[in-house]
Amino acid sequence: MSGRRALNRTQTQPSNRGGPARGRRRPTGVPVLPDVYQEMLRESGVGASVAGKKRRKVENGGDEVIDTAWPTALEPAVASSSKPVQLQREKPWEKPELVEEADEELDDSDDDDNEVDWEDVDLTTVLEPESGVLEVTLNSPGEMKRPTLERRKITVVDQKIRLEVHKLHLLCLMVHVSRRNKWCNNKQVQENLRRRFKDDTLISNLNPAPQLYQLERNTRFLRGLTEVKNLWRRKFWITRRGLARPFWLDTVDLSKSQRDDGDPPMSKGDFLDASQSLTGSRDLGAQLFCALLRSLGVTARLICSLQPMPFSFAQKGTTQSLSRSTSKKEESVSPLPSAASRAPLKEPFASPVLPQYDPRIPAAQREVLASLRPASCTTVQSPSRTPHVPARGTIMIKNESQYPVYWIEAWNVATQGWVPVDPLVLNKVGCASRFEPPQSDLNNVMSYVAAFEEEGHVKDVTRRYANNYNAKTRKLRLNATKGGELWWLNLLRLFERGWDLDRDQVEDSELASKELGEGIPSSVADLKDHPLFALKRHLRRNQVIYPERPVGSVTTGIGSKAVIETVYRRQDVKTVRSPMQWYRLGREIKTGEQPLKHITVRKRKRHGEAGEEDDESGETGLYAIFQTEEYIPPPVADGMVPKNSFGNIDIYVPSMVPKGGIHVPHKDAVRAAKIIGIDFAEAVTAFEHKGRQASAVIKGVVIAEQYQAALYAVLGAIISEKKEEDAEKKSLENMRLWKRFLLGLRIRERIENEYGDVKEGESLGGWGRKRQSIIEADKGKGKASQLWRKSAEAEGLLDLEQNQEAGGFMREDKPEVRREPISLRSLAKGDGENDAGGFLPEDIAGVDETGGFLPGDTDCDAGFMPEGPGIDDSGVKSDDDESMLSADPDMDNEDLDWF
DNA sequence: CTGTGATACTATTCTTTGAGGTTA
DNA sequence: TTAACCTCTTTGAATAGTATCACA
Repeated sequence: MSGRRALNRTQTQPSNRGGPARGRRRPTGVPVLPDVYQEMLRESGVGASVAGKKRRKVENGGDEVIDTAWPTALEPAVASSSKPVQLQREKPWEKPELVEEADEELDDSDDDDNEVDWEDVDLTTVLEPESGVLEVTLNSPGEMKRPTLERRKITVVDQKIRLEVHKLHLLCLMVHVSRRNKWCNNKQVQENLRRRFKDDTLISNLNPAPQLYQLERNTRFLRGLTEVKNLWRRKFWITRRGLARPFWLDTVDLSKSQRDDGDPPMSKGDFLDASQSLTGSRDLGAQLFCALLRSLGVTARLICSLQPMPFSFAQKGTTQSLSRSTSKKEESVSPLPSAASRAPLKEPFASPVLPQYDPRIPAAQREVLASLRPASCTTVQSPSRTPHVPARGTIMIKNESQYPVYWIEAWNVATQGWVPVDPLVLNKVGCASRFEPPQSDLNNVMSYVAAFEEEGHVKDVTRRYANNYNAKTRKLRLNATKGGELWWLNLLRLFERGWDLDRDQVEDSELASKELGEGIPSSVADLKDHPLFALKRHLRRNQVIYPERPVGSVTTGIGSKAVIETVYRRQDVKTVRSPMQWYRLGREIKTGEQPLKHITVRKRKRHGEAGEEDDESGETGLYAIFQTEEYIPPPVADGMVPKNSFGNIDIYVPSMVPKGGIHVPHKDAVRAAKIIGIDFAEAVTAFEHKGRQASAVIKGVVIAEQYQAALYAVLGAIISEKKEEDAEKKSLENMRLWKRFLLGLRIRERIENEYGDVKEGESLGGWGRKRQSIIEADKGKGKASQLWRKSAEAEGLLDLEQNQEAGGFMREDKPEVRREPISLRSLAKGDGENDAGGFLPEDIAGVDETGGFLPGDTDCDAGFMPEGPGIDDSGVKSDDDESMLSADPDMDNEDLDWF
């Protein structure tokens, strides 16, 4: 473990980053991300943690991440300042890193901040020997070249990465669509469109007079929508691919690939141009159609079925399955007819030879492309039926999904409902249920459908379009992951209106009822984790169905093994616990309750009973929460606190404090209670497990209420006494170090006087540089000094410094002057329990805000005190070493191996 | 094509009140 | 002499979750 960590850290050092021979366990045969890529990513101005994550995503197939959402989403300003995008477009094939590679780096993502700190301190000499560690895990170049299809090992980190990428991609897509939606409101864009589609009948149909009957208004509105849809279909030319579902790639060699066209990054100006030329991807077509409707007075939403990178590892859509199906298709499908022959148009607009897209890409290339690019270059043909005739005036881009990614919803005032309109792909007005692509459509997966209103607000309308939202669609969404739903809702919150319009409420209830009306799924897989229904077979060990109210049945098994299983309601699935588990939650079983379930538990061999059988098992009854009530502990009587068999008291939850008693969760409360001589019981609040051994976590004591004031008084005295002692101790220690330090300086001075100038950094080993800094700091010049002054000022230590300058250096000279600021400070900071006086190395290890005075303080590059390692072989406590290195509180001892 | 069940593998959960030596 | 502190160790087994494959 430590070895691996050591490697990780080394890899993230700039010196090793991106080297040609990085350790990896799986061959890739692809070049590694160049240094400049990493650096530019880091420079891109995002915070450390964000940057860290982003970098990893990029390494791990980041091409997809960025490309799908960003290029189309970025305005020129953004695009030009966003280096990842630029880079990506320059050399998109240069980073096919493996997931595992990225994993290893993810491990130390938490340490990024600290690494910066470490680099401030000059530790390079210490690091150098470590670079040899790299060689240990290197594979031979030959091995790297060989593409493997061996079974992937999926680690937790892999999964986390996918999940994070999924989220990031979602975020990008949302911002992207949001931006396009904003452009749809552009006056010039709308004017361009309106000019070409201005038609009084049309406009009056789309905005039927309110005095008409509802039916009539509805009819006219729908007629108007159909007309404008048809018009648009005739006039808009699809010349490019639009957004499509992206894929993860794992083992495909990308070095031979080349970029396909696709919806390019687009500026507002380009958007404006497109509103003139009426050409572009079908996505662009839908966006402009939205602008058109808005310009004609219709309340229109831009709808996008977001296509984020999937977070699951399911085979469908992975490279393997893709290339397999691709190659299969490749044989049977002869080169497709050119767009021209396919759409023989006699319209005046007909010029369907598309310079941007050559349908006759060689098969080999196509396969690579299929796995390379998310949307724009997948050449897998959708195996679904092809019911949709290419629009007149539009051209079907080969192998694009038969279902739209973008479309429009128009608000029908007459019926108070949103009407979906897709002019270019489905050619439909209404029929929300027809917008969901079949599961076999590899280029289009419906998981999140977001509706962007004119003002920029967003609604999740997936349930309107997904026909099996609970059974299937949910599982593709963050809803299926832990905490994921919350994340998605949080994201949506950024785009919410903040208050509901009437039409929102109507829509909400419509969506809710659609979800409820979904019915019972017919397959076992769909019933798993279904929010409304449950099967007994999927129950966990600590779950029961109670009461058992069958709501349906499903046939499972095949052929003769078919069995009918009963379907229950999810709300009847209850979590059950043993009496002991309930007790730990502060509840006990009501009298007379019978367990809902029995499970067998293996009884452990207890300590000291060696030789006895340890596989003896017993049955435990489990109870649901409604069978329990709050545990009421026996009250404190006559100042005596009730105790358990261990002589302490269980306080797992606050309600377990007995009546008449009070919990004082302070470490020194025991001592205080003993001093007063009152009865008390130590409070057990949890357990911690070391190996097989569980030991109680004791937090303070429980005493009788009437002694509270007395106890606190004594406690206060103890605390302040302790603080003083601490301060004294720390002060002494500090003095000792100062003395030592000064002694060193004097020796140095003497040597110089007697033997002439000593060259910096030579005869004094590590001392030279530090000493120089110190001298500079002392003089009040130099960067280090400024740094130090700054931190000293922040810590209120300048008084101390002045005292020193006044000559009171040694403790025996002016002990009282030194002591006061230290004590004050440590007292002010202390919180009672683990107060950090902030002067000694051990404090630095644990507390961030400690003052900058001693070795190991990363704020003070000047190295104000003698450095521990290498210099100090006697005086400084030996664990100084460790304290310094452990400036990061999260860093465990394993990290020390790194040094 | 899709769903199912078997299999292989990994991750997570469950457990839930020391002993022995050293130091101050 | 005693109390406080430190170190030692590490244990599976059951369960849950995921991917993959063959097959109906």
